[in-house]
Amino acid sequence: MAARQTEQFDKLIATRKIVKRGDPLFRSGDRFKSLYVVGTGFLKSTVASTGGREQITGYHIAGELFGWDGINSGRHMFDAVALEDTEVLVLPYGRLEAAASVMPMLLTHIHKTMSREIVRDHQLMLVLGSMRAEERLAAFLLSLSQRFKARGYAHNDFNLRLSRAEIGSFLGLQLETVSRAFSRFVRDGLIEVNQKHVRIINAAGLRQAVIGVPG
Amino acid sequence: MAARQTEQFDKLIATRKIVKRGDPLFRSGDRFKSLYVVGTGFLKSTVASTGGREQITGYHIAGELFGWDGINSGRHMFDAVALEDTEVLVLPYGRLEAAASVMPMLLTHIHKTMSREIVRDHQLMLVLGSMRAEERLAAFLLSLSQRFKARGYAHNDFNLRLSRAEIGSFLGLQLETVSRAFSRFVRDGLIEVNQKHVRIINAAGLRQAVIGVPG
DNA sequence: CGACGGGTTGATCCAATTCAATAATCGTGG
DNA sequence: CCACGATTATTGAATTGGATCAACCCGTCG
Repeated sequence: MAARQTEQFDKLIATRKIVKRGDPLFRSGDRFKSLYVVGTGFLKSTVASTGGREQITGYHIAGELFGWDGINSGRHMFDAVALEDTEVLVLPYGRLEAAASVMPMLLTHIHKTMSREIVRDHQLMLVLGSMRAEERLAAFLLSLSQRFKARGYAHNDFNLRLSRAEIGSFLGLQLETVSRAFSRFVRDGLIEVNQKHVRIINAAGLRQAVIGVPG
Repeated sequence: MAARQTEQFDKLIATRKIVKRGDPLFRSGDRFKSLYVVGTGFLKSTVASTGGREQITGYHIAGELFGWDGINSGRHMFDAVALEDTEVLVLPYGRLEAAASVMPMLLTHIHKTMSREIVRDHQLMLVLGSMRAEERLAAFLLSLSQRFKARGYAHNDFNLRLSRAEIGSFLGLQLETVSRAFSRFVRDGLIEVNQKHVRIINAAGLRQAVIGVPG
């Protein structure tokens, strides 16, 4: 399935683009022209607010399609920043829309992808709005694991590519709180941690640490 | 503009549906068949989690299009509940997709609406992830006001149709905290409150209470 | 009229933030 | 390749914002 879709997308790719670790792919306010598929690497999306606050609102791993935020106003509303050297495939939006008109399957696929993003966002709201610190971290680890799995990567032994501060920003916590939650999970034998490398030892235990994650 | 679009949508409407205050339009797990436009009334979307937690993830006022959450999996992922007696226009999704293929403007419109939803969701994440209680409430009031304005309703004198508990659920706060924040704003002369009726007196002051809302 | 749901306000408590000190790791240039 | 400065992570102690527990008010509806 993934292969078929990739094949279809291939025809729509204008260019590939390399983004170096730490560099932005696009910034809030940039003119919106394209959607992107992550080829290799890892990116984060952030919303900034006047007042210096910043919230990480999502991350994008290899194979994922993103960049919807600019369609409405014609300008991007978030920043997308590479967390490691990353290659993205550029899909010019105009070309995509034109193609979608004659390829119903492609249209459906795009809608499904946007729909999935919306569902994921709402699940994150549940995390942000109603969970305590350890529950949030457990939910985050499980969801990350899921997404790696869905894309065919190792799912209980992986590299967070986010710093503690970034995880904190994503989960609405301070970095110290994130660090303490990690320590607790290690102490309880749920995970092993070595800096950014995490191995999930007891997934059931993690799940239990999140009374309330849907699915 | 709104008129033109409404006209286009009219052809796609299968039925109208009345939902009584407190009743669900759809529930998580229901088979996804249609998108909806709010005719008159007001609805909320909620995500529930095993463990009895519930988070309000959005609300929908007259004129707004919603229901994307089911496209991906074919089943709705949230509950949509009427907060007052509500009439919704039912747009069967299959028909919509077919029509969109031959009407590029309609397709663009749909994408823009989904895009706007995603942007709004991310802004709510910023609220949930980084603001303190009073900032959250101020941001909520301003955003509600904006949306009423965008739809042509009075925007500094309106009825919240949400209870304090529901506002709390939306903002990740307890109802007591919401109530206290309201009292504070009244004391500071920013708003007048009479139960669910709110009049914004000092919008600039409210905006200042949210150092950090984008826009 | 009494009961009940929704709202306000006060007192106490606790989880997470903040402040602070230390340790581990990374990256860079010599 | 190593050394050194700069990030990044861990852990502890003190503080605080919001949750929780509780009392009370008000309007509405049977």
